Amino acid sequence: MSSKLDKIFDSISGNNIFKDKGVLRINYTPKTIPHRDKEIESVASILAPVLKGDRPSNLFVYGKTGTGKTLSVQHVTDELTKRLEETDKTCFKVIYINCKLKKVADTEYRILAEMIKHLGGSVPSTGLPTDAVYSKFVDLIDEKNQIILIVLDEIDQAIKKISDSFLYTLTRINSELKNAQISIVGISNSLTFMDDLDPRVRSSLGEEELVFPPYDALQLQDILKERSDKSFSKDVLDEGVISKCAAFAAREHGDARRALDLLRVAAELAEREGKEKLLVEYIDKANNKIDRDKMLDIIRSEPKQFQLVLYAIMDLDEDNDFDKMFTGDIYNKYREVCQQTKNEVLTQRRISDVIADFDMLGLINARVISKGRQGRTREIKLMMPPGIKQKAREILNNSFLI
DNA sequence: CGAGATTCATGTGAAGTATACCTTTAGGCTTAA
DNA sequence: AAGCCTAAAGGTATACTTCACATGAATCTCGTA
Repeated sequence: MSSKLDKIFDSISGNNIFKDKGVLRINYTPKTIPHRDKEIESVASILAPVLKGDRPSNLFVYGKTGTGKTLSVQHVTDELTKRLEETDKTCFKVIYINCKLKKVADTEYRILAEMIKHLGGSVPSTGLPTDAVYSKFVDLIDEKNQIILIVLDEIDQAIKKISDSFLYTLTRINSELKNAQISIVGISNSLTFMDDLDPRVRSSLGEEELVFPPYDALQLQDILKERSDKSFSKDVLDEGVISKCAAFAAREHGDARRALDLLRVAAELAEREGKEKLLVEYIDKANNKIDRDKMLDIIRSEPKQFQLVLYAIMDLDEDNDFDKMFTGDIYNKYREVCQQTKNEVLTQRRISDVIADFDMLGLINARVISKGRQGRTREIKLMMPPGIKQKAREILNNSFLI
């Protein structure tokens, strides 16, 4: 028994594949960002007025996922902070908020609360009027002469739920400030996001705009090479591993994050199996695993009622050969499931919203259709790859039984 | 046969409710002078 | 009298419900060719 364990421990603590795994993690910030020189320069020149103590223009950054938007902005702001710490002339702070995180920053109140937390204040999770939180935020900023840069990552996600009046107030905040000044950097995955905004918001938020084009396969290879040199021991990578990773990711609109994830997960798989070398075949495995894990994570973190609905959908999907279902069917099944598991039953109105939420998450594909005399409904298709259904079911079962 | 009316099942918006939590306020108790 | 604690009052955000109306194509109706 112990020899078995030893083997496992050895394979992990032994210095076979990874030299420094952290380099491949998503939150790792590399010193150099290849193929983004132009973009970084633009960001830097837009934000540079900070150095003179002036408020930089609001900036809006577009680009698909994994095109280095967040990274570039962070890089520039880091450098700015570093620089200003040395000279210590003006006080400069960056507040970075990822608006996509459910339950953290998906309402106006919560975003404000999150920003206050970044500034060292604290806000209760509920109970305060939003105006109060808002003025607390203003007070906190305004207490000294400083420039605050608010980076709102993936705002397109947030604005789907919150009205854009929040952004309007935010852009107008400067007129209420006596000492401090703020600038907003919005980062969005959707290129059309701006079109749906109130024109007033659009003009003030989009003082400067920047588009990040996707990486092509060659550029992805460069990025991967650079990182893999740092993270892997010598000669671990098999021929063609890098180009295959790059090719996979290039297919997904040049997503560098994806490429790095692929490499890391593939290496982890190889390591777990005690291999010395990272073979090409692991990339395929990693590709499946990443999709799986992402989806399972979403499922796991969903609230109970959402999980019940998902369970109903999966059940229905299994029973029926035709893969399309309708809201009514799901609601009936959901009610059954609730009764069996002694859970409260929510109204159809609510379930309708839940289903719409799942659609946004990409767990299902729903579209509103009219079936003529049979009324209007959503036509729903489960979007889970077959490999993970069993696992998903386990997760759901476990969380109900508690 | 075809144009318009009807119909169905649910989408969707608005307003209301329950819950959990917050601040303020008033009263009561303790303490120190 | 001042200071501190507690409980009630009054307020909010969020998740959900209730109510009411909107939708849009298959189907029905009925006048017309």
